[in-house]
Formats: sequence, C-alpha cells, structure tokens
Amino acid sequence: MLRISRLTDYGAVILAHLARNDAGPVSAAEVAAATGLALPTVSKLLKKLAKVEIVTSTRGSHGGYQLAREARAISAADVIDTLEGPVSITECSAHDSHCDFEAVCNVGSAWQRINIAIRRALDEISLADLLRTDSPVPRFNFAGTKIIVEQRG
Amino acid sequence: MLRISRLTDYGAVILAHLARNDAGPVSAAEVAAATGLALPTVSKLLKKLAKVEIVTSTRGSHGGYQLAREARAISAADVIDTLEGPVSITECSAHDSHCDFEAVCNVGSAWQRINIAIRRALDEISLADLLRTDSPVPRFNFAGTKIIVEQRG
DNA sequence: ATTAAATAGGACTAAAATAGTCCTCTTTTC
DNA sequence: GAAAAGAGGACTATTTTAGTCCTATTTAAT
Repeated sequence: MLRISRLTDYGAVILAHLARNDAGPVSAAEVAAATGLALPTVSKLLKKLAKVEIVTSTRGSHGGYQLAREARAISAADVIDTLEGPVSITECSAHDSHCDFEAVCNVGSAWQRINIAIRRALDEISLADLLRTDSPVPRFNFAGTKIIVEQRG
Repeated sequence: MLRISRLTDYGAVILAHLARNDAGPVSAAEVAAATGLALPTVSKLLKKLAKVEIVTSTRGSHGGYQLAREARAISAADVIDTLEGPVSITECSAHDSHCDFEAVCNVGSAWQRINIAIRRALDEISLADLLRTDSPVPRFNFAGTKIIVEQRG
C-alpha cells in the first residue's frame, strides 16, 4: 500500500479542475458537477485547501474558489500535508512522536532517510507536473544506484 | 502521512533481529523477547514472511525462523508488499482496481508515475541497507532536478 | 510412545483512522 | 431582503488496522 488517502486523491482532481478553469472563482457545486464527486466532500476539501492558502475563496453570490498561486508553485507535498497531515513513512518519523521501542528499534533511522527522500521528491512535483500527461517519469537515486523508471503499459 | 503500517514497521524490526542472529533458527518467542513486541503479533508477521519465503521456518522443538536469503537480497519493497499488499500510492494505481471516475480523473497517470518511482526506490533498498545506520541518505531525481537529501538533526 | 516446543492456519474482537453528511452561521450580489 | 455562496464544526458510518486466541500439525528429546 503506502498510499495517500482517497480524499487527497480527490483533492488533486479538484485542484486540477481549478487549474484548468482559472478565469474566475469556481463554486464548489460546479467542481462537484464537473468531477462527479459529492458536493459535501468537495466543499470540505476546498475549505481545507483555502485555510492553508492553496486556494483563495470568494464568499457570497458568484463566489467560489481559485488557485492562490500558479500551478507550478503548488507541490504534491503541499497538497498531501494539507489533506492528510505531514508526510511520514512511519509513526516514529513524525516530528513529535516518541516510540516506546526506541531502545530496541534498529531500523528507525533508515525508514526516516527513506521518508525524507520521498518527501523531498514530493516537494519537487508541482500541480503543473500532475496536469501534464506527458511529463517525464521521475528518476530516483538511491545509494549511488541510478534508477530509470519506465512507465509500463 | 503516506505511511507504512505499524505492522510493517514491526516486520522490519523482526527481520533485522533475524539478520543479526543468523546462526540457526530463532523462535518467535525469542524474537518477541528481544524486540519487546507481543508474541502473537510477532508470530503472525513471521508466518506471513514465511509464506512468501522471505524467511524459512523450521517446525517442531528447536524450530524457529531464519532469513531465507542474505539481507542484501531482501528489499524494502518485498517486505512492504508482503505485510501490507502491493505498494501503490492511490487506489487506482493498484493493478486490478477500476476507478469509477476514470473518465473525469485527470491526475491518475501522474500519481502513477510517482508511485512507480517510489516503488522502484524501495526495490533498491535492502534489509542490509536498513541495518547499516551509516548508510547514505537516499538521493532522488525528479524531472531533471537533482535533490540531495540531508539528514536533519 | 509420550511429551514438550515449535510453527500453520485461520477465526474473531477491538480500536482507530477515514470517509462522508449535515446543520447553522456569515458574507456578498442582485 | 432573498438567494447564492463559503466557514466552521459536529456527527455518523464505514473500513482498515491491530491484536488475540484457538486448534491442528510437526519435530526432537526422553
């Protein structure tokens, strides 16, 4: 697994819709209609995204939501952090946790290194990248081994 | 979040213990005592690891578990796949799922690319890497940007 | 043979995280 | 002042995850 939650996935779909309709505020209802997601869900997500200023909101009639900055400046990590809390591969790599087994845990720091690496990678992926279906497949390095990732059919 | 489950984390701790006590089968009870984890939990995890032949089991008195191959040849992806199902950042990138919103989903392929990249990175990380506390911090590339990851204090 | 120490397999329960809905209030336009 | 929108938060349901326990089987030692 190692997966983002369904809500985060929806969040990306919603942001993608806003990115492609950037001429003025788009209401939650319009987004819901366009994406097929339920209105209460869309609404909930947009409120969270507004709170951290990934989108700006306009209240009142003819109101709605718009991206707060260009798609290039919104990272996958921003979205994930907002919609499901800080990215962290294990509990003990989350900032404030204090694992009971620290004394006997011999793998902690390695997971943390992996975690940091994934996090940084997500930092570098922008909403604009998510939109371009032809964007390059990411390439990762680990421990000096170059890994070229091919997209499978 | 984007996290592995606690059980998978335990699995890594257990495997690390086996890796460091490789002179003969080690019983689940011994592993439990050494790691501080509950016996039923350790037992459950080792059974799963045995089923996919990451460890070999010896039944009967003086039985127990051993790594089925050297630590270098066991990847983080192997362990994660076994203990929590296939690595997949979203539901729709899991092999057999068929998302209802495919028609309107405009981000699917990008998440999938990220997913594949993370997966390949986890493929390259071995249990041996997890054991070495001095192993290098992973370096990732995305879309041509080199990212050097420093471990934070 | 018998007993004890193990694993195998799976059923079951409990707890926690996630998803989804709904209600009331405020803001803005017409 | 009515209608259309977002703000905020409470609440419920569902699903996933974690954890325990029971019974059967295998093996070694006596």
